[in-house]
Amino acid sequence: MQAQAFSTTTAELALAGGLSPQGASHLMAISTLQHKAPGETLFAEGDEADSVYEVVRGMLRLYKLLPDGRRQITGFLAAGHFLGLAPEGVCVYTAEAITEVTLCRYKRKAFDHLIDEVPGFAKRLLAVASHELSAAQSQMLLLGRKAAPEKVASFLLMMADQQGKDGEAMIDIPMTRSDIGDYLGLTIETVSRTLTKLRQDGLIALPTPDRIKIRDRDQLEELAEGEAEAAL
Amino acid sequence: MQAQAFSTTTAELALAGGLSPQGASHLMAISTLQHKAPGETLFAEGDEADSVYEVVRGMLRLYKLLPDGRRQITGFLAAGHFLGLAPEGVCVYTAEAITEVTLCRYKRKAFDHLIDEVPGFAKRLLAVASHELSAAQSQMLLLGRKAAPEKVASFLLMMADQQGKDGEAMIDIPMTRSDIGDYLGLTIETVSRTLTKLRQDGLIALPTPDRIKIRDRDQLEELAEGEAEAAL
DNA sequence: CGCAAACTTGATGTTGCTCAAGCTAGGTGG
DNA sequence: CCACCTAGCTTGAGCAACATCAAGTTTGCG
Repeated sequence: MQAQAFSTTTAELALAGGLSPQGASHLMAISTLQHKAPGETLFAEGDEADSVYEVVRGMLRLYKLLPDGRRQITGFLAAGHFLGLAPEGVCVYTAEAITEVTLCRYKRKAFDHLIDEVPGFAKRLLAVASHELSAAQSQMLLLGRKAAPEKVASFLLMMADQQGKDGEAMIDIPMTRSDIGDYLGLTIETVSRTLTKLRQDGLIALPTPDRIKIRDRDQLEELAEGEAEAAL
Repeated sequence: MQAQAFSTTTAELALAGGLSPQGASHLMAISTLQHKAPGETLFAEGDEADSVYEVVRGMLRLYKLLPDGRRQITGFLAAGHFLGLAPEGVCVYTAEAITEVTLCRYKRKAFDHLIDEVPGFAKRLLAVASHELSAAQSQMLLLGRKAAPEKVASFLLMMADQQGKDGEAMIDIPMTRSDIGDYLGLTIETVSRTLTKLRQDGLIALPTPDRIKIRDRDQLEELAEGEAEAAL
């Protein structure tokens, strides 16, 4: 059962998908599965970057800190995402488990070798990196120019997308209000108040703090794009 | 926010540097030089991404807009940087010339072909993309968690780095206060007031609006990293 | 010389932060 | 089984940082 679980998981790795059978098997050869409990650190900002990871199950937070403790979460990573492609051999952010997390770990050196050996592999990674860059730019727009309700609405829609929900759907929120605040450049109080307001206005429902139901996706989308007329 | 400029000695183009002579010549074969006057648009958000560019001379601004006109500048690009590696064939930001700009343009299709053909090319692009991603994450920290004086100090140091100035140096500021504000998530008035305050405190001098002299780099660095005790 | 664009400065306003309670739910031990 | 404890969440009151609105100033250019 364990062996079966292993092979199934590995075959589902996004990284392996789209590669030749040989390429995929090379990749598997240098991979090991890892597990982290909530709150555990994968690596910290400034650590030597000796591994590349892919999230198999669960959710991570990536963040940077200022010396006085102010934190900016740069992303929440769900299954299928990579991390550790550090430019200069040094991690530029900290990675921590939010939920129970399963990871596929590749040794950096072997991984680098594969980039040269396996046709199409570098191109694939380039596409992934470009996509992340684009997401980072959208996040800059959010952080620099959106108001609190627009930020929260954007976050909720992002979570819905990530979970493949597209109508009026129930979303799981595995992270705390503190995580959400540090992702959106807000305080926990502002996040909480804004969610309350969205509930009062009928855009969402909040059965529990970690489950949110989207009740009016159209209005939420308008709000997220800054097209809402007033109020809030 | 970008990788520091590559030196563009023999081959003139950063992209060609580090490649085999054959690779470099292939690259040259598909490139054309372009020129833009200040304020001209290279491409706009939503355009089809049919070209990849490298900045040869001058400075560009990249930005995203909200429907109501709010603008977030995601980066200022100086010589040696690329743009146009769009993930889905659609530009995700607008690119405009700030100064007179000279560019090297590569047709997308030919460029993609080279990625497969020239050894080490994809890896090189991957390194560039990783570096930009890292810069984007630093900018998120700035936008989400730094106060106005910290943002402005960070910007000044970034400009100094970009121009290779490392002591107390005179910096050229080719962009307007409006550009700076839209890059830092501030208004022009706040940028102006903050610069005035930095001048009053002796950290900088402002001989003209577009030239700034760094007078106390240490304090500026402390400020940029949020380590300054108080005041401002 | 006059105009326009960019910048600076001042007065006032608002958003979101800080500080301060209370509330809720899940986990633990009696 | 229940009472307690704690971490996380919500709510309220007051405040500060930055935005907005409104003049003025400077500079480059026709």
